[in-house]
Amino acid sequence: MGGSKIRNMEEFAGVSGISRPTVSKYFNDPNSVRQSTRERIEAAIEKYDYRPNIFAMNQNRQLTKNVGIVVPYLADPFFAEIARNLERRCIDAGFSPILFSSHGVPDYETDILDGLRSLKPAGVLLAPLGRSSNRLKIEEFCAAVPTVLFDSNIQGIGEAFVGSDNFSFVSQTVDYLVRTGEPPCFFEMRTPANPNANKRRLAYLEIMKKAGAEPRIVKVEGKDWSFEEIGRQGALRVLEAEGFPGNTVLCSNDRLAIGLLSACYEKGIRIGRQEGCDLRVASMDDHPFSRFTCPSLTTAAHDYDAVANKTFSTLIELIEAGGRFSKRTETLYSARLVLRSSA
Amino acid sequence: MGGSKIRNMEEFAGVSGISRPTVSKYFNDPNSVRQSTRERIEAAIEKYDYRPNIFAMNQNRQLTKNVGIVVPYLADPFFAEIARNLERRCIDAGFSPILFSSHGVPDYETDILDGLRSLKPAGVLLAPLGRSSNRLKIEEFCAAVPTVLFDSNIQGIGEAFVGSDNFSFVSQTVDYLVRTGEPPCFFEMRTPANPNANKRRLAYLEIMKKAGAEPRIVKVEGKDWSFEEIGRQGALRVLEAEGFPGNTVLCSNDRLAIGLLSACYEKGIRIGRQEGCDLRVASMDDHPFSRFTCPSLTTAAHDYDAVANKTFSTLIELIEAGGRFSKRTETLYSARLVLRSSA
DNA sequence: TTTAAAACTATACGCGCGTAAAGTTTTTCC
DNA sequence: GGAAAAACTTTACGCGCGTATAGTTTTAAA
Repeated sequence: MGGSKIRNMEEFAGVSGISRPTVSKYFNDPNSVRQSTRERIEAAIEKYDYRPNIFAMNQNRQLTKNVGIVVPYLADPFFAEIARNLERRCIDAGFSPILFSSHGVPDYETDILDGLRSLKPAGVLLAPLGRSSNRLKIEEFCAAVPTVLFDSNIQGIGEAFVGSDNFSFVSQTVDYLVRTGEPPCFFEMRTPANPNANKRRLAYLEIMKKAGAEPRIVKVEGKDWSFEEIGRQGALRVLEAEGFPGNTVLCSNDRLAIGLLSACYEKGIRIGRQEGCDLRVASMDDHPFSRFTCPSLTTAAHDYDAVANKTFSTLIELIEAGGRFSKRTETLYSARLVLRSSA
Repeated sequence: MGGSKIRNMEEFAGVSGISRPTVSKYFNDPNSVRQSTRERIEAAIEKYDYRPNIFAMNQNRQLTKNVGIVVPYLADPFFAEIARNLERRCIDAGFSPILFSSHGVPDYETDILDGLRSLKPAGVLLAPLGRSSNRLKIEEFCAAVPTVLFDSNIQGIGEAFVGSDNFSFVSQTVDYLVRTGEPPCFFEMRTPANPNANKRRLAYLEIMKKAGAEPRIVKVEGKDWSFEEIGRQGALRVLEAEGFPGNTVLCSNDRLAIGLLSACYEKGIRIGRQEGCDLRVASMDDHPFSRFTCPSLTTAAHDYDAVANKTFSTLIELIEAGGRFSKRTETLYSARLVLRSSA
């Protein structure tokens, strides 16, 4: 409030009574100066509202305090939530998060990575598009910038991966469905964009085999990120033709399920586990909207917090280790079954 | 591909056969140099994969090519979509968009604006939180940085506002409902975070008065951004008590409506305009998920494209005008009625 | 062809800060 | 109290680029 117009660190050092190199040291790490000096500097910051010039700061640092956060599709509330978690953790740890969305387009993804390099980030948290990603470009990027992959794994790329254990998602839902009724068929896209979808299909096949039940996969067309619409159109087509095999459906993810539920409602198919229902529907992800579907969706929940925490702490370790791990690590979190009304 | 390790603009100027000041000029505006020089420079860029250091560039420019995009709540797909539109337009126009979400927290909003100032952005596109925003801080910010407000208007702040004409949203939905059935009651939060909600209530009162019908407002509790949950809990309470007045409900926004529909489903209330239904429900916003509710939601749609286009073009004009307009302008777009099954 | 305007080159300085080196003061610890 | 260690000050240079100036070349117009 009081004073004003501090033009640079030189002037600020003057009014705060501390030498410029020490002030500089403070801004790079407040803990690196004596407590008493820190207090004097912080008092002066308060008084003169001074902030160092970001551009000048970052120009001469080989590594900035920037952290890139890249998600495949921000209009999906699932990723918006994860991004929010990660953002906050970055800020609390003194980093500057910069958020990007690939919007489902591989070219955007590589453009983002290109742009990110010139920001000299201390590290990057990347949830790649998956199948459609330009593997080479991402590999190149990860070789140049300390990167932790999350949500979507790409074998061998990045210093570490943090995500969910797809097998547990499928096993928990299938087990529950079998225990309380019939084994489910599996509802998914023919060419899923996300590698998790493939893992889930394989898990389904394996688990059904173990249970001695015959796996039945219902594939629907569509290959962009409008999953609800794809699920809806696909389900309508199925319902207008032969219908679902059996009375139980496990969807590959909640967004497809939302579309499926919408189609079923339109066609008068009653969903649920109670008496008088035609179909049980379960799914995976615990999408923020899945508790508001009609009926509310039985699903397998990600451990949001654990994934966000681990992703971030792994990046911090990576940065402190100088940007390289001796061995690439993969951390997977199990699903938590969420029982609602749809199955 | 070919060459390599160009360290700075000096070296790049050397290999491209153009003087450094001209190269610098090119990077600040490719059209400011002769066509032939431009081609030579661009050939060299291609060949040596050179990019100027962002930090050094921005340090000495009084104005950068950065554009801040600030939305109140990114986990709301509505804002995610708008942000996506705006982002793309920025990139296509040669700007660097930087996306921020206030996550519904006023303190985050002011923090974001604080941080944004040090990025020396050419301009900012700001959708404020609304009622809960720190008016003073935003005013201060807008006085310092060329800012166009969108979605949520704050009287007198920012150089321009672009948004939707709330009156038309209400009038179109109410007119339709009255024309095809009964006048609706109005379902909203008691203390809505967003100023649009207030405008919609006022519009409802006025339009009902004109129609000679008695306005009936149903208010529900809750004050954060978890609108679906608020709508759901509120509707459950209403249904467990006296029920809705009349057989028609107009929700203040789609997210509340999603919660309401979920509550109705649970309580066995049949929604729709057909024979045998108990309640008609309409809403406003055309939220990306509103076509997948059960039943699909009759709503009033924003003109996404028009709002994004106008918001962005206004900012461009503002920047070209030197950051100030002689008069603050407000542009409002009318709603487009979207008839679905819920009413 | 002449001529002025436009675009370029060469040179130079400054931006705000990181950071190194050498010397000085303060703190810590026995 | 005296030592070393820690933290500080002073001085100085460099980062990569914006940008101003003056002089030269190219282009477009007459």
